[in-house]
Amino acid sequence: MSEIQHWYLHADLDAFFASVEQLDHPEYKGKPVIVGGLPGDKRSVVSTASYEARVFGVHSAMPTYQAYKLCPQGIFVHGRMQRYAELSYQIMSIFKEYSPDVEQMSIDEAFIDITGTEKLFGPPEETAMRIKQQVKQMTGLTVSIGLAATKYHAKLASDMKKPDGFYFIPPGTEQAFMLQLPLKKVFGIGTKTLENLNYHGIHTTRDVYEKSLDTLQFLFGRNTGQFLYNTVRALETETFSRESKTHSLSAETTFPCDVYDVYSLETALLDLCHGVFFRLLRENGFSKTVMVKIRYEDFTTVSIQEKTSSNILIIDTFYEIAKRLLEKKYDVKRGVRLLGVGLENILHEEKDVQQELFEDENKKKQAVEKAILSLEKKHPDIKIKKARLFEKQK
DNA sequence: TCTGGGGTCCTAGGACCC
DNA sequence: TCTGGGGTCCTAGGACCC
Repeated sequence: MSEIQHWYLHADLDAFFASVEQLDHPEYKGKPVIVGGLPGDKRSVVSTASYEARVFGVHSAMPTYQAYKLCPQGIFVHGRMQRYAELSYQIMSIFKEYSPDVEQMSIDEAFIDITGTEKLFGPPEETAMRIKQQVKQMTGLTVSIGLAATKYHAKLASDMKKPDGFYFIPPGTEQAFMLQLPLKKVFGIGTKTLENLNYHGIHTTRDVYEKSLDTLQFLFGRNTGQFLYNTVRALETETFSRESKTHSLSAETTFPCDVYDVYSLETALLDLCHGVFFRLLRENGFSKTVMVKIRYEDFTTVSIQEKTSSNILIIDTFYEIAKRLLEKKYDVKRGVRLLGVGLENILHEEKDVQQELFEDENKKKQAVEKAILSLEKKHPDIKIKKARLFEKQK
């Protein structure tokens, strides 16, 4: 009655967006490529920097102007999400040749459960190498792979030898691995928790290990304390085993300059509502909860949400609620830097039986919106929007 | 010339009920 | 003449991730 040995791969594409640009523009090869905003773009940040750009200290989430200061000779380009999605799909398909259980985590990474595939593909290490090779051969891109007996450790392993790396954490050595890992590399410890740990004199995973569960929970809260206690001991952290109960859709925009007038905010809000609502229709989702988010000039961020009694079926309703929430929350004296809107607690079946109560008028609008959606599907280049959104364009 | 956009999960505090 | 103690639901804010 031996337990079966689980094997997980975590595959992570190297500097994905920047690598795709180098692939599609051979003249960029070997050069610092910075995907995100262009140097002139106000309030933009770096999405991905190629390894050649990272040498200069450029990294993701860095303001573009700062990246430009560090690396003025860099090749700055806007992202081309469609192209990245296309390649991502191709690569995920390769992964699926090696396992029926591929869990895509984002556009550029996935877990591949290769438990029990030895008879088909050989030892796990060989499978990993074969996948790397096939991705390289079929797309020209490199992928770093981590191999371990749990998803959590496979995830940490894939980060060890980037780019084009492979790293294996043998079963039974997980705790030793954790105890040599720098604190800031621990998945789940971000800037704030790291600061907080340092503040309490904890600078290594070994330091965490030496604290009792009680102490950790007292200092960092029940949950974070338990997580810290478990993670350095390589105990189950459940980081990737929870399946999410709810789903949400949102859109937000940062204005080039702070906005002070309500009319401009409402126009932006309508545009955002439009985008979110059609994404909801596209996935046949239903939601009753509207959220509005405001970031003021000083970066303080507030949000407000409201749950309605029935599903939001047309954009007008969505926008009216969002507008009301904006009015309720918005402090008119302050400049607005960012405005966002979202639909939360999305379900994919109609649970609300009271549906039929909505009137003919709404049925018509709903039909129009579905028609627009199908039109947009056929002709992705045309965008049909409310007249107001065109007002300021000429 | 500070700090994107799209997500998920956790938590503290208040409302409300027994 | 001084106010317990659960439980649950909701909201807003925050941490973290890619």
